[in-house]
Amino acid sequence: MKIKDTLHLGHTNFPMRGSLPKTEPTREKQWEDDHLYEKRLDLNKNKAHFNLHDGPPYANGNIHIGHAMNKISKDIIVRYKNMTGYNAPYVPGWDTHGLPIEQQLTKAGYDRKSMSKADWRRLAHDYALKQVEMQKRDFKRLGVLGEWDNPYLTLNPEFEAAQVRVFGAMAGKGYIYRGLKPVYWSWSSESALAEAEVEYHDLESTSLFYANRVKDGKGVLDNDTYLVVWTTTPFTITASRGITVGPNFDYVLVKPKGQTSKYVVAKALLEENAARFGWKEPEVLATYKGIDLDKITVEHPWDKNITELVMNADHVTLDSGTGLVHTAPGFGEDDYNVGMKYGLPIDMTVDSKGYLMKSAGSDFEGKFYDDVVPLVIEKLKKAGLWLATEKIKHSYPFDWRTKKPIIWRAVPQWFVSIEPFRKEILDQIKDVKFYPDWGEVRLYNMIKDRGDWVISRQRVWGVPLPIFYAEDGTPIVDEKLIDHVADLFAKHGSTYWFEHTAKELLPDGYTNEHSPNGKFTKEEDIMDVWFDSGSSWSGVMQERSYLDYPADVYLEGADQFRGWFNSNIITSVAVNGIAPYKSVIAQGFVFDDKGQKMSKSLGNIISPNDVANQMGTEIVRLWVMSIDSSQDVHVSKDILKQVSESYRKIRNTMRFLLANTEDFDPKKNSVAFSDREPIDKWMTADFNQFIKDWHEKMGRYDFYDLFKQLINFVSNDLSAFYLDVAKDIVYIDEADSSERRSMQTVFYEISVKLTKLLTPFLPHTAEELWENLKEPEAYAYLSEAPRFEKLADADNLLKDWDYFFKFRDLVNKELENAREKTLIGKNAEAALQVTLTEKQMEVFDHLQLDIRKLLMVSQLKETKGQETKVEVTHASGQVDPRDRLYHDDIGADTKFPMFSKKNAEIVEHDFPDLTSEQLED
RNA sequence: GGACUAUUAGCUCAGCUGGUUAGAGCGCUGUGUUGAUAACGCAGAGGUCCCAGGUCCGAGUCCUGGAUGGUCCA
Repeated sequence: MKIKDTLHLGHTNFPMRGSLPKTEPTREKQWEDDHLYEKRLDLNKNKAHFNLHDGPPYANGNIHIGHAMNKISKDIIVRYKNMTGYNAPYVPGWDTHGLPIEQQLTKAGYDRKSMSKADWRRLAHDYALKQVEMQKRDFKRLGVLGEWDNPYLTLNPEFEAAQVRVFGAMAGKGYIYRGLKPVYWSWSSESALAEAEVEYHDLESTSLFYANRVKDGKGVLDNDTYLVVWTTTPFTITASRGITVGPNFDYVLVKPKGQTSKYVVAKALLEENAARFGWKEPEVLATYKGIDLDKITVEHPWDKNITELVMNADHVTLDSGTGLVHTAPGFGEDDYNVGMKYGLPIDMTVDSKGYLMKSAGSDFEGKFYDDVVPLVIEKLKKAGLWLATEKIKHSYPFDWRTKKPIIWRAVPQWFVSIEPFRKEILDQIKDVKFYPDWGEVRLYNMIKDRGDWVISRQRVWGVPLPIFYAEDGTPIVDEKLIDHVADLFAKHGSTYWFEHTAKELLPDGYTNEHSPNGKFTKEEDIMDVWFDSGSSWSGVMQERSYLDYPADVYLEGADQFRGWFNSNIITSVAVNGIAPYKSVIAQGFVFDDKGQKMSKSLGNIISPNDVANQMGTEIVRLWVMSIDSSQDVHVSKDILKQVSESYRKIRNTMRFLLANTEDFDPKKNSVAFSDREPIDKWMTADFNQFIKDWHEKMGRYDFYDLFKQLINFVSNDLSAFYLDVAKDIVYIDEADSSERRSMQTVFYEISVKLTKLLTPFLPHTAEELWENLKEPEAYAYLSEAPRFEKLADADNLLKDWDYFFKFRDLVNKELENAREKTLIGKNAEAALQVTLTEKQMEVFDHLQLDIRKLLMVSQLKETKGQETKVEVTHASGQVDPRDRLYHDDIGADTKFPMFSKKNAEIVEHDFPDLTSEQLED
């Protein structure tokens, strides 16, 4: 038998390295097979509810690190709540309608025009479900627990029905109205396009400069004055209803030599325009600011019945043209915005195929928009208003599929008017708790400033707008009818709308005064997907009996102030007058370590599932814990490497605790707090404080603060001090000595409690630890988180110990000096002569500290003095091969002459039959 | 251009109501151990606190302006 074997070195099956990529999936499967999620909730049946409502990711594409951060953060919170006295279900969701899915179908070679809307929707439906399955698999691989078998999908009939009812309720309150708004319009495919379906190419266009005769100069300009404008889209002059100027720009009133007319152009552009128009020596008669010209009116170039209004807006530039822009609110976004502000009508003069309509005037009716340039010029010349024609080459939007140019064109759209309940929303925002707190200001300002919500989309894959039209074209927006449609959707899904006629969708025997012949049509547009997810408080939280409305918390990226946080509170306040959430957590975005966006071309993409398969999901999770996610965060291979170092530190420290409680039976060997050794009392109190801080920080969702606390605790309190000192007791002492059991009690307590605290963050590792503990629950996750305990005099205890730690720093420095002088190697070779102040003496005595042991030196003498001093010499005597300390009494025991007296006694006690001859080095 | 936000050691982060030589962990360097060993201990070197003004006896911390980055709008 070796001397080493007389020690209690401890063993554990918990390996130093986790082989995480291999073991994690097995564990996840086990959780699923064992219904761990359900079991936990079952334990919490009668507890207070805590609802984190999942914001639905879009069901398209692989998950990225941002998704991982989001889902892991949620899982941490949900798991934590479930372990601290709450019933916290987690229902994951997906956003499954919308344009990107339609685009994917197109990319895959399907042609929307060659099939019915219903068939197209079936393809989209199947595609979405496949994406959901893929993403679900990847989310589960992150260790996230939830109701994966029964997630919420915005395409589910019950969700669609709830959404339609939300719409109905808003309609019932009169918040839904129809208006015109310009969109990208492709005449070649006869449809509206989204930004993503537009590509830009160079195009040569004809630009025109012409004059507008002043009608009412408001005392600033007289009737013989002309405002000079330019346009690159001559056909839109048919719908011109105003002229926009820049409020702070200087405009000059000029009279060219030999002319009686006066013209207004931007001062900065006078020279180039004078040259362009052939004006000779233009005389400047006056200068105005744009704002001075506000609300002056001019005549339409050829339609005397139309008066145009001069308006001010910031989109006007002095790059080119005249500084005055002809404005047709139906033909451009800027035009629309300024037109709305000034209350202009939105007149449309072009049909869906790009041909001018009767509203453009009889001369134009039936002509293709791009063919009317000569006619426009002719009319301008006839009116004496034409000034110049130029060809310009510019970047112009094209239909990505037909490769034909597109135009802006106002089409009928459905809107939610915000104004009637804006104040109510703002009041509700004040009652929501935001993390971080500036979220409140941000959401508040957004709601305060936002315009009405355009909810129609000229698309196919979405929830239909449940609106009918009577024979005379009157839209029928009726809550009762909408509820009827909702019932149909609940039963058949919303594709039903496209498979049936208006008549079939209406209740039997429905009549309307606007349809004397009983004929009806239905709206073909669908709802904005933000209305889908924006109704989730109803479609999920209200729909499912075990969830609550309003939810306790929403957690998403800060972009959702414009998105989901926004749409949810609008619909919720509109219908019920309350915010759908009590608190909101906003997170930043993920960039690489240089602050750059992740992109394929930069090669800096960190895919969560790659990391999971190479390093382990635990590393991703610990990364999430380590970052301040309330701001933008960074991730890279190097950062993850650093995180995995931290992981190893945590893992190894826990492993040490497990190994050294191998022979400890918590039921039989536990030592009560009051009976513990001084150092163990300190450790107990210190860890108890750790638990208190932990819960406080969790309450603020400060994960990164917890991470620091954890690493500091593990590195400093445990590894560098307590466990280091502990070795001389746990290894050396008699197996059942009270000192050793006292320490093991603390070891075991920390292993159990720290494992529990880690479970929300590192669930795989926690469960692996749990298998090596002696606790009754089958899973760490089925246990309850530890609580702060009242310990007698703990605060003073911790304060007093600070005297020792300061003293220890000093000793460590002196020992290091001695080491450098090769006076000693390890601490055990040292003997210390220390001078302590009276205060130190008093505190150390009071705490009953064995300073020699705590400093791990062989010998120590202390004297009292004015100031603290430490002197290091080499220890005297010989080394005891068992505890490796120097002793002056080696050989004192005749039975084991190689040992000191103390070690000989221990061996005799623990191994009564052993003789010295049986021992070897 | 607007709303909100960030910028402290190589990395991840602390620095409360302004007050002595700006901190932690990791990493790095050196070193000790070899009974936590692809582990553990000890020590050390790293910072013009984004820049420029200002207030103050005194500013990383307050004010003003600017630079750079981010999200969402326009």
